[in-house]
Amino acid sequence: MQSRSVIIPAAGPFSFEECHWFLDRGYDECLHTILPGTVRKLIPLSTGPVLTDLRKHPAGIEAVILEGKTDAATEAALHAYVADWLAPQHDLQPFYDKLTKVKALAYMPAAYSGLRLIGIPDLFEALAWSIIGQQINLTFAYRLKRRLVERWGEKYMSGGNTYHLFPQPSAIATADPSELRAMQFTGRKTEYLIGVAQQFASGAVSKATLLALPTLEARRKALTDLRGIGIWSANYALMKSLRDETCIPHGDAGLLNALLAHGLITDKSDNTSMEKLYRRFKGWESYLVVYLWRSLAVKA
DNA sequence: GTCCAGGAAGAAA
DNA sequence: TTTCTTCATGGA
Repeated sequence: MQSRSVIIPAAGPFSFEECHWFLDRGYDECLHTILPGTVRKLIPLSTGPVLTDLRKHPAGIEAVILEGKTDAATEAALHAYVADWLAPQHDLQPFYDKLTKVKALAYMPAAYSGLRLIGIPDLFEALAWSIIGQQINLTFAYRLKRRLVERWGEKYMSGGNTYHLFPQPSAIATADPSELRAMQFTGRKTEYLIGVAQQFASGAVSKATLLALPTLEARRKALTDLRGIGIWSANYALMKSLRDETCIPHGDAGLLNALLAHGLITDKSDNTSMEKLYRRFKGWESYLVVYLWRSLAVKA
């Protein structure tokens, strides 16, 4: 049986290894599998899910379809998905030029060369993940996510392994709250998750309804109007799912720690210095956040 | 035992 | 409008 591969070309500095590293980081991720030089993921497409291996390619990324349809429409959808997820086509050189001009950050273009903003194409997943991750450590957050996914996400078997998709809003909307509580979701996380799922399941909110709004501010408000979605989560979702590169999850614990570690702020309420820094990265604010988050981890 | 984690909502000041 | 308080649990 022949496998089909799709090449997603990169523009400017791009490193598959950096993306691979970010997608690993040692956490118990349940929506993709890390193999040497490869990221394997069951990818939801409009034409049906495809189990795909992503690898480095001289031109950018090679996506090999292991299972699922291989018609032209599927290949086009896969190309679009990977472009939306890892953005290899997005040239970062203008951002690197800005980094170079800030002494404390000038090392970053070389140290993290080619790292892209790794997105979460599914808006519901991005919001659910932000709710799960509120005020708990990431290790525990990944454990909660796995329980949610394994209980309510669609399953596909292949080669003796089980692969999951993130649950549909309709599945969470009708979930029994006590079941979530038993999985160690707090009462509030349970309420928030089911409430947001209901909004998506009814069609009141979706990526499309958000994109149809005229301004960024209107999108931010539509998100914060959801119970459980505050300003941090709204900006996180805009950045990770809609790929709005001007959004900053203000107050983020990791972000503040990184700013402190680089001597860019004097304390966690030094808003003056923060605003000054963000102004220098106009249009690339989200990338600044991504690279500061990257700096929190020691490269293996 | 202590402190904090990729926060949010509601109450109080 | 800004600043507590509560929620709720695991990891270091």
